[in-house]
Amino acid sequence: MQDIMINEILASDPTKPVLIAGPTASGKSDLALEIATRSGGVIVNADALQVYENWRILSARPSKNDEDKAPHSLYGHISWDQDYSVGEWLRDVRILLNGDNRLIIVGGTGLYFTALTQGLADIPPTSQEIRETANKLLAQHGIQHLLNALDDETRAAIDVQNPMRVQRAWEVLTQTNRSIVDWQRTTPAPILRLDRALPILFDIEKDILNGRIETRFQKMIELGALEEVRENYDRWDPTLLSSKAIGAPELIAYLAGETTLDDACTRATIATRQFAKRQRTWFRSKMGLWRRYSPHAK
RNA sequence: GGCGGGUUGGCGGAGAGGUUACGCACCGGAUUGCAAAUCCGUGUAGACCGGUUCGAUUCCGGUACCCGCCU
Repeated sequence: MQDIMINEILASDPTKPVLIAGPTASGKSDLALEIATRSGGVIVNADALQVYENWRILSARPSKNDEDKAPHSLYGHISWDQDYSVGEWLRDVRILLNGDNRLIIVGGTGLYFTALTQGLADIPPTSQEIRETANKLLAQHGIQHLLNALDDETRAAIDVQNPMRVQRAWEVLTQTNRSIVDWQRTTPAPILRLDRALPILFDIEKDILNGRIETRFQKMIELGALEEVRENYDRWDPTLLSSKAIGAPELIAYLAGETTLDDACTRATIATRQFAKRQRTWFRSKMGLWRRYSPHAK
């Protein structure tokens, strides 16, 4: 099964980028590496946290050894205190797409793949000032306050109970004077149409995946996750995107003496499992046309 | 052996004679720019047996188990 799939990919039209999506701990990076080493191409990261330079172990980024075997892109290229988002990722990928190498895009961030193959509204990035104002307004006056500033159409279109969604709508309107739904209505064509790519979705039985997740965090600890987190201890800022890496807040809490290592591991494992569930939900609902790949099936 | 307290959904943990406590986990879902984020939804649980009552998880009695104190 596995070999058939790989052979098919190796024999496929080399102008088509290979897309590999899948939940954490599914082994998708291994597949990407195998394809890259056997047929060439550059492996491109499609994971929101593997872009961070400071979390090689925690974000399960390819090892230096792996990186020597094939060219890798968009891994660890963002520093710990920088913002990053789908928009920037898309800009990064567009540049690579225009290059000569075949792209093997791998990752677990469903939003990235959806934006890549279905398009993303061309909204200018939110300025730092507006972001901070929004944060402040939300914290001080609550979600309703931001909601009141929106137009009816937007209010009807977004999840008004979700502060993130409401804040985003508010930020877009405030910054561009145009509602987010209006922007979305004029979403440009995707950078890469699905039929111009080879989209593969790792489809792993829940119990099997949970079994792998169960041992995953312990392995990270053995690889030195604790040291990695310790290096970030003094500059720790929980509001940064990079601080959202699963395991980071948990291990920071342990280093701060707020909990035991055992408890930190348990909570990180739970968070990983929950994350995988959300990924599955995304894949199920938005990636129906992707070719399923079940390497662990018996 | 005696006296007292306790026994609530997977776990933690409340109140009330007749509405869903709640939190966590689990499961399902949403999600076009912080997405490893954020949010939404789902639980006939009340140790067991009997009684009182129109109605008991809530009152009464007994049984079992647990925890104290006493002999």
